[in-house]
Amino acid sequence: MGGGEPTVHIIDDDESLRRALDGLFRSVGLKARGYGSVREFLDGGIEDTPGCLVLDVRLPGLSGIDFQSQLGDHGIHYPVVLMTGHGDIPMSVKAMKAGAQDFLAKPFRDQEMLDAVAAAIERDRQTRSSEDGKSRVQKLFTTLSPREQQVMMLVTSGKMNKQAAGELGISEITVKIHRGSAMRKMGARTLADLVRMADLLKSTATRSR
Amino acid sequence: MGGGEPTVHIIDDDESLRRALDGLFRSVGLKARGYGSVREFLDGGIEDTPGCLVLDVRLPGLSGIDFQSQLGDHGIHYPVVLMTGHGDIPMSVKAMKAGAQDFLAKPFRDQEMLDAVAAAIERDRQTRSSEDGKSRVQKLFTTLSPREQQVMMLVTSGKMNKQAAGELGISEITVKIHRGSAMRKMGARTLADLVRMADLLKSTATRSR
DNA sequence: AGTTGAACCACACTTACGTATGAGACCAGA
DNA sequence: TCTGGTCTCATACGTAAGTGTGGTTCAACT
Repeated sequence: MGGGEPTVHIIDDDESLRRALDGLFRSVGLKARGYGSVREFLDGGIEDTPGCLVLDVRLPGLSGIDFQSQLGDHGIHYPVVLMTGHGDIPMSVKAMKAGAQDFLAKPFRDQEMLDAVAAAIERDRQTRSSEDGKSRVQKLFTTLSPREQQVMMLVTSGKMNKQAAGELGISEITVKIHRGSAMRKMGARTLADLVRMADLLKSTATRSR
Repeated sequence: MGGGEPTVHIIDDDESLRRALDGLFRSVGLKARGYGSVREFLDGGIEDTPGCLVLDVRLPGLSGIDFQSQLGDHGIHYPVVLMTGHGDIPMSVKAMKAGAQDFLAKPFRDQEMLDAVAAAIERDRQTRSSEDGKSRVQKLFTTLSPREQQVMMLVTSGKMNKQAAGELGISEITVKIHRGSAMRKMGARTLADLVRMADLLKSTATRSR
């Protein structure tokens, strides 16, 4: 899941520019793929491989900036490098506030683009490795039975077994059993591990997506 | 510590602009203070009150952008709103990447500035409340004796008392004593609390500043 | 010289944790 | 119908945690 070499996805309606960028990225050993429009990119089927997006601000159908803000809705979390031929400061500021990795005004030097893309890919790598840990824990959590999940949340919030038992209206011994199997299923060797996993779960549950 | 109403610190060598901004901020009930240069601001003595900075990119002595990147060295963590009369896209992108709250090209509308400053102050408020928790825990941690600190880190990493004892070359009973006083001094009612405090300490210790 | 705080340890006791054994009830899917 | 998972509980045993009492040593400060 999510393996492979990083790929740069270039979306621009100007085919000559696409080819030039494609060549540029390949010249430094990066995989690259070009698309003439957002539609074409989305239809291409998103593989879950590391990489980043390089977008023109002005695109047929949908602007690069609008698309950038909608990425989340499409389940895409690639860092974005924006390019523009006719941009202004407010536009660049808006894009950066929206979380763009970089914003390049044409004409730009090859090296600027390569630096931006390298940083974007590195950021994606970081995001992925931390997301991997979270989703691993989340996946494990779903394998717990409802009771086990409840008990896990109670004990990691500092409740003693007997307190958790009281809250759930069951006996302490039953809590111990659920607690034990929760630990085993989550792969937590100690309570400290379990607390950290629970915090991870809470942090992702609260996050706005 | 850190109380009071938020203050907008305006640094610009153009006094007429300073006065205009000062009036603008006061008109919406914000405290404001003007400075003709970075020097003047720094010499003014930094009070630890909530607020933000409004800087011109071009300043006598030191540019606003350079100053922004040095804020940390001065122990200042205010969000920064940058203004410029002669800016370009690369400059704005650089500023945003450096963590600026906003970047306004002159001329801007009053409302744009007010929105930017309001967002900056809100961000400062958030940062402060989370930093308060951290520094509270850090302060408590320093009240622990060296042994108590060591024991706390060991037990929160999942070690049993006897394992911690082994690592420290002391007896288990002594570990229990240190552990107990660490809990009491840190104000942790349960091990789960202590684990979270320890994680907070680790996260701030690792952070580059 | 006296006090204080830190670190160390032993003995003893209570409480909590963790697991094993055994068992009954329920429900859904093969 | 039988199997398997979930949830429930009791009894029991061994281990770990947490606290209290009492005591020693050492360095630092008064």
